[in-house]
Amino acid sequence: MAGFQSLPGFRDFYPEDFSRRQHIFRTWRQAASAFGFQEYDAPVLEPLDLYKTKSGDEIEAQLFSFTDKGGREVALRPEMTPTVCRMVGAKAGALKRPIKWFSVAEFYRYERAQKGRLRAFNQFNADIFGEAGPEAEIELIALLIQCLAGFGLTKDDFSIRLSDRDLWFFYLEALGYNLVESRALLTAIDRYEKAGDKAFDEFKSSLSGDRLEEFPHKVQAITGFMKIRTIEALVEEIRMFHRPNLNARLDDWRKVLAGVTAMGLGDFITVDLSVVRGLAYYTGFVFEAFDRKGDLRALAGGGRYNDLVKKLGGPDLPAVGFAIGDVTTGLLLEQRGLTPAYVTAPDVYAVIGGEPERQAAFADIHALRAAGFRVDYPFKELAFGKQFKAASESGAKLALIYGGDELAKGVVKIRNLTDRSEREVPRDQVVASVRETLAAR
RNA sequence: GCGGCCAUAGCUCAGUUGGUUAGAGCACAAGAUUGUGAUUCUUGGGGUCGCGGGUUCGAGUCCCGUUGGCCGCCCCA
Repeated sequence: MAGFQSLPGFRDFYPEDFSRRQHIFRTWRQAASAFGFQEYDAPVLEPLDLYKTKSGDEIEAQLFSFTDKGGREVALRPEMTPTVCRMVGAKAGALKRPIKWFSVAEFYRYERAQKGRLRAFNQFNADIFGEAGPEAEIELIALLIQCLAGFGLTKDDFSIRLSDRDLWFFYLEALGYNLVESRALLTAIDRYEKAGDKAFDEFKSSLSGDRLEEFPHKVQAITGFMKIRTIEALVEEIRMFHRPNLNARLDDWRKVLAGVTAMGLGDFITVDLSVVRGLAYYTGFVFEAFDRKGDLRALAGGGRYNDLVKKLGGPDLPAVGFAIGDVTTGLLLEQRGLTPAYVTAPDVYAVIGGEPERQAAFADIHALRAAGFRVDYPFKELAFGKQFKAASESGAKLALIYGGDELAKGVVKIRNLTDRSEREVPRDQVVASVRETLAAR
């Protein structure tokens, strides 16, 4: 069709698409509610500086940003974290700890659309503020697992890769690197999965003399660290260094793994230090949810960001959070055949003889609707045969038949569309009879 | 921001070396059938062949541009 199209990377949600999206949202909300998280929402449009402060000036290239009519530099929200930090920071003194909040919202990023990545997408965000200990990680990782398991996905479908930026910094420090070097190395580590050994080339080119000579050894240690997949191997590796900060991190690792395992979710967790997450504001544990079999990008990601609330002008408040998107989740559900069938069936379909009967039918139709039943009927006068066909196709369980014969007797015929049985009930008992008939099924 | 592939009905697609009025299946609607749902049959609506330009006697078909989609790269909060 000629005319207007939706903008690139934006989606129309036709009823069937909408119902799929609702299924995803509903599952997330159910999980969050079971975990005692409270739902909030916030403006779609925010001051541009909110994002620049958090992520740096370069972020603007990937934002839907513009100057509003009042001359304000604004941006459509690309994520929830700065907003929720602002909200929590503003009222931190009055909020009962731990603060467990979640939201389901739409976000906008000015990027080229790709598989699993659009310009407008929805995310579930969950965050815990005010808890510095690994108890917050346990709670959030368990919630993340439930946000996926709630669809029927199992440990064979996805896993949570757990890593730790602090552990990396302490480890790189133990290898003799300062903070600036460690940051550069983490960037290389982030790329390693895709680029292989070449990921370290840039860092290597900044070295000379002894430091260059010893670098292959260090790379070996670093890539070895990335390949660790069990807590035992991690303990073994770290023991050699005898450093208190490394050992302290290990205590937290044990607590997280023990907690998640005690919840029966141990099989979902993989130790995987190759996960470091792109942006640098994470301060401790980081984790991502991955499709186990497939080629999909990360399903969800999160971690601890203890400095961000303060950086955005709030109090010093520790925080952990994660986000999970609807696009990749939807693709995964599709691949696994876990998309629910689209059903719009009413409970009752009214079959109406003609105009005189229609008035009587309307009275009952509305009484049934007001009583909470889903009721449909044809707008136009149709042959009975057509109406029964329509009733059947609608998926209704019952047909109510308003014919001249029935009304003359003061009754309505209830036809069970499944077993094709029929019975007549008095007009004044229609609601009760429908309730009883539906309950009997 | 860079590169590759693609675009014909609501959907899936066919359309010959460029040649008359662009087709099929599915879906949708009506009828056969004025008190009971299947199947079947008949019929119908729906297309500026994504858009714009060019080549040609003639373009869905060839060329250029553009928009959109898909897939990589960059990035991924």
